[in-house]
Amino acid sequence: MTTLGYAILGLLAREGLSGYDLTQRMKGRVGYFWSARHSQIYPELARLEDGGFVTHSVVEQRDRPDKKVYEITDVGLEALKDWVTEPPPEKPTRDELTLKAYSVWLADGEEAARVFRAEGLKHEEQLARYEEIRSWMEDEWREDLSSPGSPHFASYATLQRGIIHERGYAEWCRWLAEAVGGEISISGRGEA
Amino acid sequence: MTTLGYAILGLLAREGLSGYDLTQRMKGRVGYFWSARHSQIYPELARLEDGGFVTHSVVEQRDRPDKKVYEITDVGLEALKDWVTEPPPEKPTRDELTLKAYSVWLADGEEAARVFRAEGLKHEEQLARYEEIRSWMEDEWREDLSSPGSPHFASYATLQRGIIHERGYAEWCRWLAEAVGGEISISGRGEA
DNA sequence: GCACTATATGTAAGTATTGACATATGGTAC
DNA sequence: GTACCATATGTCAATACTTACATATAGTGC
Repeated sequence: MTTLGYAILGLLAREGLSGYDLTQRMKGRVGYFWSARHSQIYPELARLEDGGFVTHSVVEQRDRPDKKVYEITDVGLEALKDWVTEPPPEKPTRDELTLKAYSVWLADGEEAARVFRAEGLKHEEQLARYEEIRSWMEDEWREDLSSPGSPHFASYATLQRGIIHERGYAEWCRWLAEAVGGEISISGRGEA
Repeated sequence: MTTLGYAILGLLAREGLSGYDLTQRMKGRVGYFWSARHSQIYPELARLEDGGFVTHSVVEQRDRPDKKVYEITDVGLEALKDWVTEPPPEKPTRDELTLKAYSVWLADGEEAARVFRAEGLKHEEQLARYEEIRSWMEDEWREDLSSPGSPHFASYATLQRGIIHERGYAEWCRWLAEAVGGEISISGRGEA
């Protein structure tokens, strides 16, 4: 079973979904840290069904093309549950921006500062979006958030990871931009 | 040019290295966030040489097999410099542990807590190693660390990213382990 | 009617990465 | 001497993922 397979099972364990639905949820990697295109999802669904982890039924629709709604099976649920508590294999972190930082000594300071400031801003914006969702969850799901057996708790946990990630990334970008470029370019301030 | 190509150029911009040397540096992803096996590095070096970004000379050795030492060319240096200040393409973050967290509601709390505590510990250990290196850098490279034009500064910057990453990751693991399992299992303490 | 969009499902070719296979030199331990 | 390890350089098959190609339904705007 591939990691993508477990990602799909993780979504189907909560609700029945079509390949198209799964694709939408995997796009923005909202709430959880995996993503895939539809060209990877459809073949994977076929493999999952082959292995008996999911089943599908065709749902006819009036104003849209028919769809296949996939549901997780008991076998799938069991496999997913077991996978959760298996220690994950070490996979190398690859981060292109950090790799750029490794060669930043070659670049013009101002130009580099612009890049890292811009990236930092993106992460701050993502952080703000995540924090808004967190507030919403804390209002709407209050009781669930102290119940580790609830899917809402698990969604909150992955969001929490996202928040910590974005906060740290933004912090580093700001620090580095400051170190290589100094001066934030606001017209009317700074030298030259 | 691939990202791996720039990773290699980033190392060669600092010193001439053999394919074997590059492999060693790419293994532990020490100090910077990329990794590759020798089976990917050797063909990439050939492509880089084809494109005129690097050259190699054979160095004969007494007690070891001969080696090819690669050096970056002016063309390579220019390409690397330009790449540093190009905004990086958005690549989706894929994190298997966070994906597991998304389905943690299905698992036994104690079992899950063990997994996340163990992962948290790994990140704390990595953090400790990074912090030791940082201390060493701050002692040895004092002046360089305020010069963005120095390669030492760039190494320090990537290490700084590593520290922030590990700190945040460890924090999240501890939080989640606590939330799903409570109780740290020290014999003589806790219920059951 | 025509262009465009969202929904819906697929396939195929190419790139990136991993894991296994393959070979050679020269040192150390037994 | 032979087994094993570090050094050193490669290839190849398989997997994971992306990008592009391909098709169909039905609604909206012009």
